[in-house]
Parts: sequence; C-alpha cells; structure tokens
Amino acid sequence: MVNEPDYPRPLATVDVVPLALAGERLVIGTLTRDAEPERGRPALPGGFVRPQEDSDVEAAALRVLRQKADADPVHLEQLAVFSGLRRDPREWSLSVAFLCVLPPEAVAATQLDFAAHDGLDPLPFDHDHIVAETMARLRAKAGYSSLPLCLLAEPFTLPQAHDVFELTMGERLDRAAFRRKILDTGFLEETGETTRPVKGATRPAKLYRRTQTLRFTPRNFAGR
Amino acid sequence: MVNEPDYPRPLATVDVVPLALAGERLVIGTLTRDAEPERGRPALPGGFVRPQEDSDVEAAALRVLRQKADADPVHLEQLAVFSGLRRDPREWSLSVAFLCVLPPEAVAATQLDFAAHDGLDPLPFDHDHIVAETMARLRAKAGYSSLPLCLLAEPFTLPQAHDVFELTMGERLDRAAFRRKILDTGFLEETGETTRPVKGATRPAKLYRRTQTLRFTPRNFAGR
DNA sequence: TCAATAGTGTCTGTAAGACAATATACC
DNA sequence: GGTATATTGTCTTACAGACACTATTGA
Repeated sequence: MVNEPDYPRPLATVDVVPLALAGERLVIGTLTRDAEPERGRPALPGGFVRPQEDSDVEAAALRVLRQKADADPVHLEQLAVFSGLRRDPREWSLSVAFLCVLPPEAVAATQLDFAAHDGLDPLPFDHDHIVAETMARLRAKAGYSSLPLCLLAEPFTLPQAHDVFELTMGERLDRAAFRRKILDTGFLEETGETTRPVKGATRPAKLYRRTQTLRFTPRNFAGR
Repeated sequence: MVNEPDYPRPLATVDVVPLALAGERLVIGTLTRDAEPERGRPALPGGFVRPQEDSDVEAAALRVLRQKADADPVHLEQLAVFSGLRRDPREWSLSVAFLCVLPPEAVAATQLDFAAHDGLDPLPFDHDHIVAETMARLRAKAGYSSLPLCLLAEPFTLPQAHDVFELTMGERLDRAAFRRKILDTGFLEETGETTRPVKGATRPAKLYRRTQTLRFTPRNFAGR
C-alpha cells in the first residue's frame, strides 16, 4: 500500500466554502489570492494538505480557515472531491471541498470578503462549480436537517429560525407549520429568556438555542 | 497553487465498496490483497490515484474496478474522504471512498469475493468503517432516491423492486403504498412484457426498466 | 386605544399504512 | 375449482398548507 514508485503523487488540497448570514442575505466568503496562479483575484480559501501538520483533511480545512481567514466555523462538513486538470490546467490536482458555516459575527471579524451567494463575481478554477454544489447541498439539507440553524447567533427566536430556513430553501414556509414541526424535532430548547422589543411596540419572542444533534430522521421514500 | 516545495504530498488512493444483490442478500465484494501491508487478507478493492492515467478520481475508481476486479458498475458515487494515519499507521494517506453498485450477474462473473454485508469478517485498515458509512448512505438514499433499483437486473417486476427496497431500508414496506409511490415518481417504465410463471401457477407480473434519472425530489423538512 | 410582531386553533386535502378484495396464471 | 402470486380498492389516520384568530408588548 505504501510503495508505488512508478506513479507520481497528485497535488492534494482543501477548499472551503464559508457561508454566513449577513442581515437578510446569505453570503459567501472569499480571499484575494496572494500567490500564483490567479494572484490578486478573489477565490475560495484553500491550501495544501500537510500530512505532517494535519491529522486529517478536516484538520487541514480548519487550519486553512484559521491561518488564512482567522475564522472558526460552527459547522464543517465534507462536500465532495473535485479532481483532475480542471482547477489548474498546469497540474492534475485533487481538492477536498468543505461546506463551512460561520457565525454571523464572522462577517465583520475575519479576513474574508463576503458577497451575496447569488451575486458573486466569477471565481477562478472550478470554484464556481464548488459554490453551486455547496448551495445545492445546503438547500437539500434544509429539507431534512437543522443545518440552517447554525447560521444564527444564539440565542435566536422562532421567527429568526423561520426566516433562515426560508432563505436557505428559497421558498416560502408557512409559519404555523414550521413552528409545529421544528418544535417537534427536539432540535431547539428554550433558554427561558425572551427578546425585548427593539423597534417600538411588539410582542416579545421566546429565545431558543440549538440542542446538540445536527440531524434528524428524514422522511422515508417508501413508507414505513 | 502549484509550488509548495516545503510540504511532502500525501499518498492519494481510492477505495471502492462494491455492492450487489445475491438472491435475497445484499453482499459486498472484496479482494485478497496481493501486496503488503495486510497481504493475503481480504479487503476492499483499492489503488493509487494515477494522475497521468486517470482523468479524475472517479476514473481512478473505475480503473481499479476494471483492472483488479473485472467489474463494471451500474452506479458509482463518491462516499467521502478518509484520511490521516488511520489506514496504514506507517504513512499518512488520503483515500476517496466510493459507493459502487454492481449488477447481480457480477457476483459470479468478477474476481471479487462476495459476502453478506452483515456477516463480513473484520477488514483491515479503516475498511469496516467505510463499509458502515456506505450502508448508512445506501439506506438513507433508499428513502429518497431510486438507487436501490440499480441493484436489480433489468427488466424487473414491482415485487422485486419492493423487495430490494425492503432489503436496503431494513424495514417492512406496505406493498400497495410502495407501488403507488414508485409508479408516481416516473422512475419506472413498463417494458410491455410480463414474466411467465416460474414455479407452477401464479399470476404473471409486469416488467419494468429504470428510466434515466436516478434521483427524485426529496420531501421537505419544513413544508412548502 | 393602535400598530406590530409573536404565537395558536381549525379546517381541509393529500398521502401513507393497514388490510381486504380481486385478477390471472398453471395445475 | 384450487393455489399462489400480482394488482387494486377502501378505510383510517397523520400531517402539511392555508388562513384566521388570539396574545403581548410599547407608544
């Protein structure tokens, strides 16, 4: 398994798609590249896998985020491997892409430049493709997991949760149905606190935090 | 992006989890390793990524399957990347694992040794872990995709489809509900033929084949 | 009191699960 | 007709979507 002298090793990298909530917008973080190729252009944060430093590829992604962007994710998950000559035609490479959720504070507090996910300027390499797959994954998981909640700063209200689900799914959700369902899942627990009305006179909302589990039981295709 | 002389490149491999249907059983294919380490033990088919031969990691997986196992998959999809020192403690490596569905004929016609997925002897490296994640993925996708149909030889009957979904999901499915749903999805088309009764006297069943699309719309968490 | 937002109750249609009934083959 | 399997019909229940109603705050 270890010796295969005839074959050169491919370049192995990680690329991170940093997602965050900025007001009413879902935004994606980029960094201006400081090395060739594509030096000076914004691109997804990424870097080489360093076997001597990184215990695994997740650790490599975290290192890249911390070192290059000064960012700490709420959630990080493998998206897929993108490989071949697509990225840099000069050399075959293999990149493990990660979907990364940052807290809303990160929009102001990191080295990243954020832009609306649907208003990004074209990115170099295959990064547009990686972003598209990330958005598809996020939307899909909004259908059967609590992933969108990671975008919110805790504690949050049910209307906020409702809004972030609408945003990530890209469709209207009935308020009453949403509340019933998400409260049934056990993903939320009340903090006991409520908001104090900000703008004038409105009813205060109960505050919640996430419970541990990120996922919940998906519905079955063919019944039970 | 290309030059980073200070850091050695990790070993990049692919590992394939070959799934097939053998009678009433879901089986997994292994090969006896012909190289160190773990020489002589059965393990998942795998091999090095060869940038000069393989256009991407999917191509690498296909090459490994064809060259080492003489097998041609009906379906191949990335499962995840497993990385670090887990596999071979002697060297950090990065393996892209693939879920692979073989047709039932492959059980007799390939170099692979097949064993029931729940009766496998312990495999070397982290292969048991990879198999476990594969089975979880298969089960999950049975809930919202037509993936299990790839396990069947075409044409097939609705009772056969029903059985393979029960098998992959690990639970009983109501026959009538299953038929209603899967016919609604548009994943099946009638061939116009029917089976001829094999054992004595039974009603013939209509025969179907898969339509192109592998996936269908998942149900939404929070409604529409 | 009003305005604004949070939260609940109720009706309805759809679809899944249970299960019985019917259909079609060969003996 | 009898048996075995395929296929369909029906009833019930659960739940999502629609939507209106109530609750709670500060002005």
